[in-house]
Amino acid sequence: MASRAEQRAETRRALLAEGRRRFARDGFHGVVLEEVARGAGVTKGAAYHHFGSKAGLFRTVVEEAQQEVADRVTEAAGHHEDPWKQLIAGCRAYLSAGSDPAIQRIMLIDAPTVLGWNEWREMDDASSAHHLTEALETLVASGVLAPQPVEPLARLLSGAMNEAAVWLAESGDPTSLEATTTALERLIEGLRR
Amino acid sequence: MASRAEQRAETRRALLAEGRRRFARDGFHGVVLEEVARGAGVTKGAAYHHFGSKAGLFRTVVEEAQQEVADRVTEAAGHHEDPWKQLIAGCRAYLSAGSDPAIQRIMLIDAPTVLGWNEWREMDDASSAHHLTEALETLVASGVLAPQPVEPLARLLSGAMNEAAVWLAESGDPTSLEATTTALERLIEGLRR
DNA sequence: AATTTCACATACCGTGGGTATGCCAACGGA
DNA sequence: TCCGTTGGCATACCCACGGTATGTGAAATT
Repeated sequence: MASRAEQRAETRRALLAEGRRRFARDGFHGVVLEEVARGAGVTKGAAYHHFGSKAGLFRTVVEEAQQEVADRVTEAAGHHEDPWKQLIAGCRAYLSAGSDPAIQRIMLIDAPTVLGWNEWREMDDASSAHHLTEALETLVASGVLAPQPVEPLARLLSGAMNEAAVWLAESGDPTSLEATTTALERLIEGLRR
Repeated sequence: MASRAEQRAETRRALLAEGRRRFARDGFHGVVLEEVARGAGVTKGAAYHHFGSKAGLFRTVVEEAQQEVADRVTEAAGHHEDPWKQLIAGCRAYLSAGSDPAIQRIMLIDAPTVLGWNEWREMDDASSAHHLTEALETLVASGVLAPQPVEPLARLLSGAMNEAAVWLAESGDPTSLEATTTALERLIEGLRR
């Protein structure tokens, strides 16, 4: 038989995977925890043992998803040296990642209500929004952007991209991604001096 | 005794008022429909008779709130003749209205999850977002803004303002409203040619 | 080999949204 | 003014589902 640690890890993995699939498909309140457990080959007891509550499982799924998005953004930005190009590439990657229906249903629609807006914001800050602020600060420091408070601007841009991501996923039109990216770049471009 | 139509209208009014108070304070899922009814001086039966479901009551509350916000935006824009000033004034009014905690909890946090993002978007379009698109089209037509697809831009700005509104209400800092408005104006200003 | 630990399974409870039905006062025609 | 009808609710009930308390057996520890 497998060791206990292995078994535990495997159960946790299975619960997270099945939870993610269902949360993405049916939304938090459309998901029945017992069915998630059955899909993972265990019972509710296992889920409560690992995550404490339905919201606890959901929180972990959100953390995973946010981490993936942050990775994609960082990776895209890493392909460039110029901070300006890094910003644009990062925004592109964020929009592209967010237009995955699974990602956006979980991260952008349900998460704020289920976890509370404050906790959601902290998690968002800790992953991708933080990078955005940093990028903007670099650009202000190097004089590419006019001196200005960065925080409000970062929140505006973050909100713009979040909403755009949901809109893209919902519209389904693949050409919209280009149009939205272009509009976003135009917006940021306007800040240059 | 009051006529049936009057009584009906009064019950409906009371349910909506109490529902709005509670939805704003406790969030959709924190609200118990029976308590809403009790607060309105009736029972659950009345609520189901009028609105069909808890979500139905919530939907009507959202419609009311959106209408109020739209009115405030239209009123603010009406004080100006210049389309550009109208846009700025409208955005200001929207941010200001959205920073009311009751408005934003209902309209911006719970509504997308409870009603579904698509329905929420349609309602938003029908009220305030529609005005934004119109204003932008006017500005493009008159040459103040560079020719460009207006729809993606409107969604970006709409999302930016929605997130900013929640952020403002949550932060509680009154000077943030100024900072955010300034940042937003700078963003739009950058689109001028 | 005995004991402890712990990762789950099982059985159960309470809350709350939704529904089916009953009641009684307002309406509307004769 | 009587009487049937309508409809705006109240009452009683159902049951899905999140959460909890407790049991169990195999792995880990001694």
